[in-house]
Amino acid sequence: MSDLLANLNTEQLQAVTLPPQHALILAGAGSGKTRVLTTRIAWLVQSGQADPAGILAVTFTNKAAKEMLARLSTMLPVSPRGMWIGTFHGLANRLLRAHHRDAGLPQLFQILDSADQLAAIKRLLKTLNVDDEKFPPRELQHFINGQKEAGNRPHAVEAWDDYTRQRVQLYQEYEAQCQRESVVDFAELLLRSYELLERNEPLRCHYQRRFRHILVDEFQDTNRLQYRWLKLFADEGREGGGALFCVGDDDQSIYRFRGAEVGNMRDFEREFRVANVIRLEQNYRSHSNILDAANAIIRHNSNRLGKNLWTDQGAGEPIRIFEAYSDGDEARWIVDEIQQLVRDGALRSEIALLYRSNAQSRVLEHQLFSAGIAYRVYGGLRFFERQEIKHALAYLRLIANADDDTAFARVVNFPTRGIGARSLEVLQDAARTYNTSLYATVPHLTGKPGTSLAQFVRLVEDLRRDTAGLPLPELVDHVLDASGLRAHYKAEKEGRERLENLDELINAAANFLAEAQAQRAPDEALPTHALLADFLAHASLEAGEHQADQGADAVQLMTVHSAKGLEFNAVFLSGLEEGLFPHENSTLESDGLEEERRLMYVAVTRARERLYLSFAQSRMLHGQTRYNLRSRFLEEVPAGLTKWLTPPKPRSAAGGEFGAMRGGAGGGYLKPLFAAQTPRAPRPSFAQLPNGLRIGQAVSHAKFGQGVIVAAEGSGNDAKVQINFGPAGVKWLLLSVAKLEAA
DNA sequence: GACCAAAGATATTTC
DNA sequence: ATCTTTGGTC
Repeated sequence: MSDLLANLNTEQLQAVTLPPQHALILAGAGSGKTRVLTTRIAWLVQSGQADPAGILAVTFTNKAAKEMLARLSTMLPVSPRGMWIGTFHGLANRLLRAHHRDAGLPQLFQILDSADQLAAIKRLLKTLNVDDEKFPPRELQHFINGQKEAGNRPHAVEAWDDYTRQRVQLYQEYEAQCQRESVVDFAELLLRSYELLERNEPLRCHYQRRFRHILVDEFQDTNRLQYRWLKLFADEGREGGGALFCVGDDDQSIYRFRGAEVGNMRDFEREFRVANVIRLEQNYRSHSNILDAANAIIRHNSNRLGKNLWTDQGAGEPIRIFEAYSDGDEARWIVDEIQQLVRDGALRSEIALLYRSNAQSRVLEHQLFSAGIAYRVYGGLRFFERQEIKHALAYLRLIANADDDTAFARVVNFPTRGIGARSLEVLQDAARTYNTSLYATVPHLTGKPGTSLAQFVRLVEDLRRDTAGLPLPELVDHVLDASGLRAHYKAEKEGRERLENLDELINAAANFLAEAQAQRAPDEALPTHALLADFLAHASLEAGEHQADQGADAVQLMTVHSAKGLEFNAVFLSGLEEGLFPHENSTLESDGLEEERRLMYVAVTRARERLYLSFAQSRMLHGQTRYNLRSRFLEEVPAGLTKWLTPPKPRSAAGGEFGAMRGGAGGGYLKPLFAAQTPRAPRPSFAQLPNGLRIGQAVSHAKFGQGVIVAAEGSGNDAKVQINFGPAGVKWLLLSVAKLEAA
């Protein structure tokens, strides 16, 4: 036990050993948040204050849940198995499986991921003959999820206008469709399990008595429904219930777009009259230059709960800043720098390349690939989201639950078996008439479309029969063959990688089976199709955190969002340009800029020793070259903490003089702007610009302020230039009229 | 109904 | 740039 508490600082120790009352731990980046959480659990169990079965711990990512489990098993002599540790969605799923009858669901209900949900909505609109231009599926999806996260069933939505009333109508239809098909989307997992406990008092009391300690990680990212969900288990003064131990950092709240409410922290403090608020302010991760920069940046935000991070690790190295001509130059420079770091003995896996949006990874990947540096990209298209995997899963889903229309529609004609759009339309109409799933409707059909459909139904039934006794991996293997998927991809020219992925799916099934067996008594039988349902839930909830080459020493690429909670010796943060980071869309939302700044704060605090910030004068985005000012966040880093690797210029001067090579050696990757244009698509006939004006040139205008020339046309008196004035907008100006000054 | 080509829409972050 | 939808042809 003394081992457990050794090396904790005063505040950490205080937090870990708090009496079983509600507590809010405001934990800054790198302050040992996860450590406090896990140590608390271990301490509660070890000191006999809590039974493992009395612990409910909630995280946001599967990664975090796994790490917590791993740490606990090294801290505790007993296995942490009796505890409920997982993500909100994972735990909700567990509740619904255990009480599926009370929740009004069949045991083998399926989970729709966002893409499945979108497909289901599109299908719904089609069946109802609703104009999808008037009701864009994505927008409708957002609306439905938003309502669910607010805890609203259709009847509870306040609709003041026709448009909303119609959307509510569609929401209702969507629900009916899901119920008919026995499928549940992400938000539904939470809402359904919330309603289950809220309405079923005996059940609620059971869990309230059981979970004496509810521990929540990343509390600042909870949405309204998740907070209410937690409250169900907690003692709010009247009835019995567990103690809520919430750990969070309001400065790292970066998921507002998905409904996160930082306000939950204040509400929690107030509603539960939390007496124990502890601040963890000592940072053990970063050198003080990095930390000071982060503090300076976040200080520009208002409405913070307030805290001041410090470290005793010394200043460390200055933050390196690099200005590139183009995104390609930026990537080349990053790769050069990485090679230098590796030569100096750095581990590749301790180097992270962070960016604001996934699309930015392409250029970086390209350069890493050419340089032969091992790298690994997180996020983007994940394993279980790949087309071929989704197809395979759809067959598996039909085995587990034939009423899953999303799965049915996905593979009924894939590989093609002569069932086209027309036949499906007939089938959907009939399904609507009989109020049955597509699958169950097939026998009702007569005539020509009936026969090929009936064959498909027979195929699924054969699959179900033939796989009944098989172990999970063999079941998957059989389905890949019998469905014709393997043959289809074998025949396809580009199909090799897809075939490999399908084989990988068998591996994933084998791993899943092994894990499931490890958690059960050796002689306990595992009913194949129940296990299959578990596997499918796993696929939907985890989407595959690329376990393949996890151990490999590879450079880590990811968005800033997915970097939260991680740390690296060296961090490259690229694309620090206005419009990209902060993202242009963020300026439209209230508090959007502050959220971007929190994101910046998260990015900076990932670095332990070395931090690189870079930006490019021009960047290919959405097929167009754009010229942006460097990010305002760069200006918020105190000059004393930084070292410019390229000559620093005033912010307005995003571009240098035409063709200027930057001074100093090693500038080989710095090409003049025009060379950065791809030879394949040369800009036709650039206008002759006087006075050395050029695309990318920074200029200033008496009325519009600072800007950058982004395009030009015409010549002589008609010569016009297009200038991006940032906040003042993008304007075409006649050179003969406008008074422009090179800035 | 299958298949291919061309036009058209759409591009932030994720459980 | 990329994915999706649409249109035309066999």
